Amino acid sequence: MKKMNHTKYAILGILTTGCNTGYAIKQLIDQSLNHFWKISYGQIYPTLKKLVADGLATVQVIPQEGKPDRKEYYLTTTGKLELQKWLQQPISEIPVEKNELLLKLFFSSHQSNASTIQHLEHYRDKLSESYNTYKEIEKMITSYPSNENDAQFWIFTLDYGIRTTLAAIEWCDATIQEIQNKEDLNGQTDI
Amino acid sequence: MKKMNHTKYAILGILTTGCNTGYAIKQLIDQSLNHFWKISYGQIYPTLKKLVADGLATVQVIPQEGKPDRKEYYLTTTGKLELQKWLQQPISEIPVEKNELLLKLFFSSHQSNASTIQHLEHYRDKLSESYNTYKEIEKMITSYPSNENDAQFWIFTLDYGIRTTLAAIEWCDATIQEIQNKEDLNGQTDI
DNA sequence: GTCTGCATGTAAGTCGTTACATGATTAG
DNA sequence: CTAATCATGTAACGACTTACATGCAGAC
Repeated sequence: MKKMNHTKYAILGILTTGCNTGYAIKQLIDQSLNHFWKISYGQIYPTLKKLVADGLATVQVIPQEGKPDRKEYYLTTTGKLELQKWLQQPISEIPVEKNELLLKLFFSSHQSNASTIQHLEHYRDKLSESYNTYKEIEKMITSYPSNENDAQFWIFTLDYGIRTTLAAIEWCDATIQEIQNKEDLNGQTDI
Repeated sequence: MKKMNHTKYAILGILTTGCNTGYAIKQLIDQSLNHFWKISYGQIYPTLKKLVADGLATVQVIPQEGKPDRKEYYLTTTGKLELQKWLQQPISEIPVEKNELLLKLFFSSHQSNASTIQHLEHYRDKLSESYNTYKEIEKMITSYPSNENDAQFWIFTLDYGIRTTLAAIEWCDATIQEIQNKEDLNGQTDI
């Protein structure tokens, strides 16, 4: 079984949204796809080059003063078809994120409860931050509907982040509680 | 900023649970850490070798008939300290999982609603499967408490999976509903 | 004056998977 | 007779990040 490389399609898709340069693609990903997709310039520029080589996109070099030439990329008909073909293919697997907090929690019998709780609290704070960011982005998209067709789907993906993040925050609180309850119980029996 | 490699610590931690061979480590990960950590033999065996080279573990070769020599690994005192040191280090980042479904959803204006809904339903089914698996593992751990100290923390990590998966399932249902509502509305105005 | 934004790109290195090789035993 | 389980390991490849190189414009 061979593994599909979705990065190519991520870029193919973004080229339909009005982001036409490598720099703009990076920006859009960092702003709007941030919670489920990341990418670095080290991938973007070579991939764009390859899209052109494969006939999925064309380049238009726009000379600029004081800056490197701006290269605008546009999908060809083949490129659009390739994107649609990929969109229709079924999703292979639910992703497994490597989660450092859960890994540490898994081995937390080798650590003090105080330390474990600290990790959980720290994690909850980070999740809250993410939650707030999602809410702000959501507000931005709803108030400035640049492209109505896309906007709705963008909100959907954000909503995924919001719901799962909320669930994770609740889990943090519940877990902290349980560890503290156990601690109190041990304290009583020790006396 | 350098990136930490947590795989080493995952193995270090598992060696404290009574899994002493590369094979057993792989099994434990596939069964119990499956929803937040994956690892292949191509990583396990070289890492075990390196642990010994670095003085964090020792090997004991047990000859077997008809099978390759069984190599049992045990943590040294240095190894245990290394694990504890890592446990106390704060978590760097909340992980970002690349999510193929969300990526496709993000670009779903280039696809029929029927196709999008199919993806969502498929995803929901996969999530339900995961949910059931988590519940079964939870039952197993609670009914056969092999190691009470560890068991509690293992349940916590499972609970994380259960809660976030449930939230994701609810999101699937809600999103499918919204797409269908929109579709119905368009249908009416078209007539 | 220094930092951020714009804008491109490459090379080296890390991390991780997949495919292969070996081979006996046991269950279906 | 075939598949799974036990059990080890490596080589090649792929995906991705980080660090580097370049350089102007405008804000503070």
